[in-house]
Amino acid sequence: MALKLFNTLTRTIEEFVPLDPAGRAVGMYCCGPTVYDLAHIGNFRTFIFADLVRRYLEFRGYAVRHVMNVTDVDDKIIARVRAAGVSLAEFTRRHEAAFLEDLDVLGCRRPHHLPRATEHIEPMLDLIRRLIAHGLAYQSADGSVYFSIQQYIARGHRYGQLVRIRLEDLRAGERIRSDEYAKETAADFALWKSRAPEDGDVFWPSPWGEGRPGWHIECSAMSRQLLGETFDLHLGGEDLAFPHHEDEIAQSEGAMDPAAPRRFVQYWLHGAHLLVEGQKMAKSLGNFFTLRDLVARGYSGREIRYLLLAAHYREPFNFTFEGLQGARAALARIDECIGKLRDRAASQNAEPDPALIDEFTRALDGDLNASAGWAAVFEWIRRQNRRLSEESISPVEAAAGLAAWDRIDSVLGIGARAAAEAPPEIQALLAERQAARKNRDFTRADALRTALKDQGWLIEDTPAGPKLKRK
RNA sequence: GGCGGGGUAGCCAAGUGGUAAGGCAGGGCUCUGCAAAAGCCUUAUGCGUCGGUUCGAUUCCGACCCUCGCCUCCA
Repeated sequence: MALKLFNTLTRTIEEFVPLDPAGRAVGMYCCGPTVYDLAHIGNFRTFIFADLVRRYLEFRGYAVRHVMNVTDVDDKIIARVRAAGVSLAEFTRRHEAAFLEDLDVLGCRRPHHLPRATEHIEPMLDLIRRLIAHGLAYQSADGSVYFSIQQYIARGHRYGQLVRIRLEDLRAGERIRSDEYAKETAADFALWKSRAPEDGDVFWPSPWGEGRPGWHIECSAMSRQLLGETFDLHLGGEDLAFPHHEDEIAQSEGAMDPAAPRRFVQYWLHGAHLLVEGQKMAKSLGNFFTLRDLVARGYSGREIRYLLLAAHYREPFNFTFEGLQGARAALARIDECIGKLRDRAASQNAEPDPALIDEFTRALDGDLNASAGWAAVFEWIRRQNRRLSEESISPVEAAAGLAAWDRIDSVLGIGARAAAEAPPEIQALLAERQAARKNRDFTRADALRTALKDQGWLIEDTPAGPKLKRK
């Protein structure tokens, strides 16, 4: 069995083979946030997808080096900084911190490296120098430096590897921006933007005058620095495939030694977008949600994570509040079963039961089919429940099941909530109710049940006696 | 206009040239003093429409309808 992934570069599902001759180390880059505002749940679908890829590779035994850039300089940021009257660093650090907190809430493992664009100006300048030396970039009259797609193609490179496009088909000129006047060809893109008055104090010196980097260059420069000239995996949302990722390829492959060309990235993975109630998320439609909006409505990070992980990453997914409710119920079912297994296993330890792990692995090996993975989980839950209710499961078997679940959950990352321990006064009320029931004083027993409920504790009368559960 | 995804039960969502995973909701049952909770069982002759290929298609091909996205900052 081997992991297979859909590679946007070839539009086929390919077996994943890392560049590392030892077959162990994996370099993975995911385009991160532009830190000008809170990220929304659509953004987080992509980052949870990246987390799934990383966790699954680790589950499969690979040593992953996970890099996610933080774009902390761009047009929107500069506009916000000016409006807020704070420094660029102050503004972007605040939003970066909020983003990382949100990642934590969603149970995402933090990337090993979170390089900031503003701290990698020098590697970017270096890359631009190389491109100019290779004749692939030019400085325009206004001082900005552009990448020349014509020259790139003339030197035998292919532009349009990720998206089948013909340059003539691009709707050039539909929206002409002031800083694009100086380009030779509409599809050329900025590597270095010359300083403009509205940039305020956001600029850096360069061999081509003061200015700031273009957007695409940061990913090429930082991935090169942290992962090398060529690496295994590059992920992002599907909207980034063109032009952003295409331009990254152009810059990175164009900067390589022409005598020793290599493929910049081996596997490109793109996550599909999130719809909300069947529509694109837009502030004007009132269906625009940040993670914090959902948390404020009482939903937990793991519920949101579960929901966003429920569908296959390459399919558009429809986010609904009904779906979130469903996530809550589904997770409760998992928690319930895991809790019972824990009770049964007591302090036993055992090797993981391979049945669940095998089924789950088969599912995820197929281009990360998380839906099929969940199906394996729930079928296993049903089997466990059946045996628990028959009381035909031994402590060792329960422990083996738990060990298997822990392995699976290292990928899913939802944990399993431990049942809360009730305080003594609550336990006392429960004992009182039991006494009343024994005396067949059901009026009193029911009153105590209601009292407990009002204090947030539900009673579950099981054949083994009553249990308390936090509401 | 160019390019690329989707349309599967009340809702969400996998999947396959051989007769439809899973979750939620619904229904039945077990347990219970009654409930609740929990658990078990159950729920699409059908996979946008119309043609075609085939012994057989939801799965392949063609046309059409609807829908989403990219081509411009965008997860």
